[in-house]
Amino acid sequence: MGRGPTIVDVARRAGVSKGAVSFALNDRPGVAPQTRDRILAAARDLGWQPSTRARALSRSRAFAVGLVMRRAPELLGADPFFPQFLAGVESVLAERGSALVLQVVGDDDQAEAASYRRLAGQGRVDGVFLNDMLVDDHRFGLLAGLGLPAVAVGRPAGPCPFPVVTVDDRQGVAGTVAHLLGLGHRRVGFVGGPEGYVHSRSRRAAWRQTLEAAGVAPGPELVADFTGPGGAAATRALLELADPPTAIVYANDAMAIAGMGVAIGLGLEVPGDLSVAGFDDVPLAAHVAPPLTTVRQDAMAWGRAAAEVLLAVSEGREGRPTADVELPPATPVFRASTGPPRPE
Amino acid sequence: MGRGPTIVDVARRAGVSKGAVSFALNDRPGVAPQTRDRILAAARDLGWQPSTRARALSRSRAFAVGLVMRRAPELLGADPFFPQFLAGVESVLAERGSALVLQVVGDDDQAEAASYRRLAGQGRVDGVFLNDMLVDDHRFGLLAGLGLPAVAVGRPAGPCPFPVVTVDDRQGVAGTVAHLLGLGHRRVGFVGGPEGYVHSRSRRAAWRQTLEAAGVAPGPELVADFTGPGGAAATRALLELADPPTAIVYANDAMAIAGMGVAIGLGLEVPGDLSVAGFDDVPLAAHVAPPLTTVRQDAMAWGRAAAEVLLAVSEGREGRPTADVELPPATPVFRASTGPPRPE
DNA sequence: TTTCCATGCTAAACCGGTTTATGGGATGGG
DNA sequence: CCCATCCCATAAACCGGTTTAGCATGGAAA
Repeated sequence: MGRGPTIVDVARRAGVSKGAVSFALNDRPGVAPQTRDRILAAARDLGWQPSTRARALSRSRAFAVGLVMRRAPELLGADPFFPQFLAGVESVLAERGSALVLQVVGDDDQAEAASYRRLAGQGRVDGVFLNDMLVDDHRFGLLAGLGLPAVAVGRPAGPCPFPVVTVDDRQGVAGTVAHLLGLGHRRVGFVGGPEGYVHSRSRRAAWRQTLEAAGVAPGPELVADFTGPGGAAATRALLELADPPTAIVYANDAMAIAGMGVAIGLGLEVPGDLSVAGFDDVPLAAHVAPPLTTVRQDAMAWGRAAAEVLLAVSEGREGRPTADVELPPATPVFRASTGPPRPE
Repeated sequence: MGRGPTIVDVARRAGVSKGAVSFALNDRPGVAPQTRDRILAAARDLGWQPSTRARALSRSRAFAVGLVMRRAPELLGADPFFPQFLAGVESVLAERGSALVLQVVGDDDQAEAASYRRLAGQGRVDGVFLNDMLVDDHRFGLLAGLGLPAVAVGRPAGPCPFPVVTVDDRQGVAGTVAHLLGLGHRRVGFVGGPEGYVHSRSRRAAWRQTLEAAGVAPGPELVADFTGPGGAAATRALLELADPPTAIVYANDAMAIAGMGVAIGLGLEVPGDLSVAGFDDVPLAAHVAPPLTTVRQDAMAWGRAAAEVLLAVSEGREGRPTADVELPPATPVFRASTGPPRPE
């Protein structure tokens, strides 16, 4: 089984006790420089790496953090945020010696709660990321009860017992809407995400407020589910209205691209007959026809920041609360899917 | 720190030794049914879950498996395979009490090797998934040397020391090409992935062989990089040829959708002037305009099967080799992006 | 009755690190 | 010259499970 060398082998080779090896490795005072070098050399020679299993037990730390993805599997594939966020997280964890434990659960309260309970109860992780913030987030209470440190990825709707790492998505949407207004649009519709999500709310609010601030009545709006089929259905419904919008802002790119597909399928021209804007800047957004106007956020940077904060809070002294982090806001990216409306 | 109850608390409450608790929990013989019930009741009352940290140390097992994603971060986001595969993996791991440790490294040999060395050396995982099989895969030797069990996700090019879980992607591509031939195409081009990948090769071989078997000369082909920009550039190049293809088969959907965008941007009609086919059936494929003909593979099933095999090989007796698994082949999905060529 | 064995449980060793209590040798001050 | 201090290093306890060796007990076989 564990065929690798252990700390005892290193100690023997360096002619010291295993305690000394431990001290040298974690460079604590109380080891003569010369001895320390000898120990490190022995460790290098043997190719020894301390067993995370043993360290985890004796230090009462997991040296790992968790991410529970609650998402229907088919939705997972469409979301570009997730993998990029992970990449950012990993870049920080790797250099700090922590690992990422990933759980994927379906869209199910029970399964999600059980997942957190396992992670905490079995001591698998030192903390967790809370993504996809909900308007009334039941996870806060659960995690607080479990005593599991966490970081909120995104602005919580209410008071939150954990540090928060946010990116303002409203400015991006506002910029897009302002752009459409500047092009001359006066009927700007909106296709949002499910009401339960905080980011669904904030993107919709940004759309509405920008229009109202400009003295333009908000166009028709619908709630969809962030998926292609959902966006397509919503688009069809909006275009069938007696007074259809000349532009539609979507809460994500998947719905926007599908919506564009519907419009084109109906023989409309984009952006001639309908301007379309998304959110996320998925890798394909720049390459569909026409290229999609959208909003870009730096998911990797978000992941890095969240990981920093989570490590701090899970290692840190209980007393000193970790400060929240506000990252640069998401910015609009204007492409050919938005243009002036056809003069009536 | 570890504020939860321990096995000693359970033992005390049930009035037995901690050995007895361990026996009862892992239902081993040698515990009277009545005693067993008493122990389990005590555990339930206290809400005790055995510490994975302690179990990992004493059993010399990590109760976790690893997945090292070697991928440029921006490419990660575009790949629908990855999250769906993860969902499948997780569904199996969760019920077997294992966790998934995810590492993300850039496209860098050194970083990748270091990642595997850490996972193995620190005893973080009991085995790893090997995805994106390479034509000459240096990971085989590395992992064999580390003594780390593994499962190959996809058909290796040469002899492989690990069990293999495959999905035949050639039939899907062959079906697509046959479909194009049936529609009357005689100049069918191909945009492939980097040569190093086995699946790049096999998809290209399927394209070529299907054409040759039908007595049609393979159309022009190019190597791209699986990204949207790469696919767009290759498409532009193919369309600028003196005798451009009437149909292009792409090795994935990202390149196909971007290629379609280029064609439409040039004023061509799809499929009138150019038929386009992809591979993967990303969630958006059905919703772009026109909907994309592609090849679907069941990534979740693949993940499930790979996880089953990996757990078997990492738990299993050394002697008995685990059998390879061949999943149902990928199947073509015909949509509106392919149609008869314009008569000359 | 004695022998034998199966059953049910306990005590203790063990996994491989970390950490605390302790000991020994050199140093320095009085 | 002796004792108080450091400085280094060691032995042993500890983290929380698993596993082995061994000890009662009771019933069946001889």
